[in-house]
Amino acid sequence: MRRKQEKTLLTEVELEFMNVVWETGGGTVRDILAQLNKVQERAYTSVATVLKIMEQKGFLTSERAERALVYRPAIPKADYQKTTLKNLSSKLFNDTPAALVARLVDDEDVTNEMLEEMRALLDERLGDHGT
Amino acid sequence: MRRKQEKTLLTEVELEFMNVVWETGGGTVRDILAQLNKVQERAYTSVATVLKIMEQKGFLTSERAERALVYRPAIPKADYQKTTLKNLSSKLFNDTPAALVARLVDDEDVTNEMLEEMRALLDERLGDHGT
DNA sequence: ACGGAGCTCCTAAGAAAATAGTTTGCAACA
DNA sequence: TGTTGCAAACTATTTTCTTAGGAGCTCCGT
Repeated sequence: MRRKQEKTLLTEVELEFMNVVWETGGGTVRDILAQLNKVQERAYTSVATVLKIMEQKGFLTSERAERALVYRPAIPKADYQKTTLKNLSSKLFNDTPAALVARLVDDEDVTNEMLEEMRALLDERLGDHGT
Repeated sequence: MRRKQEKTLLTEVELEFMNVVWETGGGTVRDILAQLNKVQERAYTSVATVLKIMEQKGFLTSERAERALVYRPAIPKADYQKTTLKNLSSKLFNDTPAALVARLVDDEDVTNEMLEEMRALLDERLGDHGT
């Protein structure tokens, strides 16, 4: 039996759904289905089922408008990103976020521009670098 | 039916196993079991089963020593870290690694020391910042 | 009032993941 | 040589994930 997931993390498919909800701000099953089907065909009921589960897990809220449920994100994307990074950091980087950055840095696909951007972020948070 | 996993990513339990193998360099089922059981009891056969699967997926190699199989990592941890970060970046950060760093940076639990360390890594890769 | 359209809810089937029991094989030794 | 002990292989069971069908409710048009 699988260990009881603390339900902090989304599954693969849930994440795909959540990305749509975050981007669009949410909507009815039909709205979300329309977005998702741009990438991959799915039955209406499949989407409805997953959304319901996501609500149970606390990732979405729902509210009835007209006849349909309108789903909205229960947590901001930034929060989830943070949770995920923390999880990854603990599971794969020995709770050392710097090790994570180290890996990013030695990826050839990451351009200098991106690296500059990262450094700017750090500078901003740390205060002036040069002095 | 679940979408065919490209088998590039480890499952939760597999990752836990892999971490032991990376740390210790590998060993027999019994060796690995001993390490794992420090955290959580598991049956010998459970561990043996997962290790075999991991070998099939290409994460481990095995070789017979005496009578037992000795498992060793087939890929370095750094490689897997990179793969994982790339995956995370694409799935949750719009393929923008800087966005990922942005999230790291505004985590209160990350100390200034860690941030300095990250900046040092970037400086090293980018060349001198101040001049 | 009735039928269809559209929606949610319930349920289930099938794959993958996770755990572990059973069987088999072999080697050491009494 | 027969038994024991340990290891891998095979098989089984349970849970979770993913997808989807179908029942049933509600509203609208006729």
